Amino acid sequence: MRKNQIRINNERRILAAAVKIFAGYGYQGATMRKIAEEAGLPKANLHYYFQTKEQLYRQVLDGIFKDWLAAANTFDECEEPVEALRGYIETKMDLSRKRPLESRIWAEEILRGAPLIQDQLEQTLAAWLDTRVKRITDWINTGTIQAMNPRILMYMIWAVTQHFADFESQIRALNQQQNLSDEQFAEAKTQVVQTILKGIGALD
Amino acid sequence: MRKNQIRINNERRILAAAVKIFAGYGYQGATMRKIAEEAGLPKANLHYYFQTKEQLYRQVLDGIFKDWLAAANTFDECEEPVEALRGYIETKMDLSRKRPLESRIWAEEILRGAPLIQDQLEQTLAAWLDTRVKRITDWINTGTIQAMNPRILMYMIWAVTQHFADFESQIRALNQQQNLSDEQFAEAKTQVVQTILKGIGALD
DNA sequence: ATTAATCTTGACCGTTCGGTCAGGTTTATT
DNA sequence: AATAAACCTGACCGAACGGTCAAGATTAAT
Repeated sequence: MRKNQIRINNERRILAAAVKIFAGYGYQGATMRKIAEEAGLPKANLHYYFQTKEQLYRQVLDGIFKDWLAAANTFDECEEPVEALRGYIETKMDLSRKRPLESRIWAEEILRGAPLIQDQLEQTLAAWLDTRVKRITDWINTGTIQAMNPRILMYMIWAVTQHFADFESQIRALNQQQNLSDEQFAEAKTQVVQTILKGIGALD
Repeated sequence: MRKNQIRINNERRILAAAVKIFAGYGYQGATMRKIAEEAGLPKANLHYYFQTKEQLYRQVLDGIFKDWLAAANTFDECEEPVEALRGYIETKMDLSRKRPLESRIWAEEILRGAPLIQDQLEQTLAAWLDTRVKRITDWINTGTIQAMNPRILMYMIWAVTQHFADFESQIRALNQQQNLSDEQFAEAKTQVVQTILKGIGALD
């Protein structure tokens, strides 16, 4: 029972507009009027496809959460700790570069106390993290990498990689009002990977 | 020409309430009604001391910015790179622990594109950063620490230290719905310091 | 004691918000 | 061709927003 093409197209348009507006203004600052304008549709039409602003916002968050988890593929596919962590950090950095709006929406939701995604954090994300923590613990126990608290390592990776999306406007202000160029971002990516891997004793 | 005691007291009460409400709801989500209620004053009284919501918000941001810069004292007072960086990271971690609300207000402002503090970022913070970058560059040139991009190092330090305040609700959800205990936070602080210092080749 | 300055506040205002709805139009089904 | 289902939208609604104001109460200055 596939959806009509009209519905598919309009839902996609509205969601794309919603990402832009929610990222630019926050949940409270975003208005259905602005989203409608961005999508090029009358406001009442948004309410035909998404009953309420909150439901529209929830669907945006769901999409972000899926990308978030999918970024772990590299981590899971590699046997070696160095390659697994390097791949994961690089994937998260690339995600920050390519989809900064989504990262900012996620950050704002967490900042506000995660009122709408607390369940997902406590269930899905907690289980996701437990699995990766076990892998890292195995590496530690076999002496492949040095002892540490794997959770704190993951927090550090999240913090640093997402910072380049979430604090983009601050970085821009400190970089002659220019966004990081591709070369600058590549340098940042390399240094982040090197610092963290070396920091946990996985290099040299 | 010192201000009347009544004015001093009420401005302080209102600012303290504003910090709580702005941190909990964001700029748009915060309302003068909520702030007034938190302060235990009628709404009209807020407008007597602070003409507009934006002016109140600006004063809150100013206070945060000053704390932000003051945290660098340790960095400036130490000659040795290891002690300077360790002191700065620890001070920033302590600030995240003791004043998470302020950190979140700052983060939300940056997230929204820093509409009200762009000047301060481009002027004061940029100059502040330049000074510290020069010190780090000196250390690199004298071979005290390894070569790297000092700006990216500072971004990493900011990202990781502020993450513990800004993403507190996520960390709580991943820690059996409990905020980090003092012991857990102390462990995080140690690991953050160790990872970064070792990561830039300043340890071992 | 009188005046001036400061402080306090309930009631009110225009605007914008998320959301609704009736009635028309287009698309799919038979 | 006829009917049903899906889609579209201008006009409207109650609620909540930031902000104003006049009139009274309190404090400071003389």
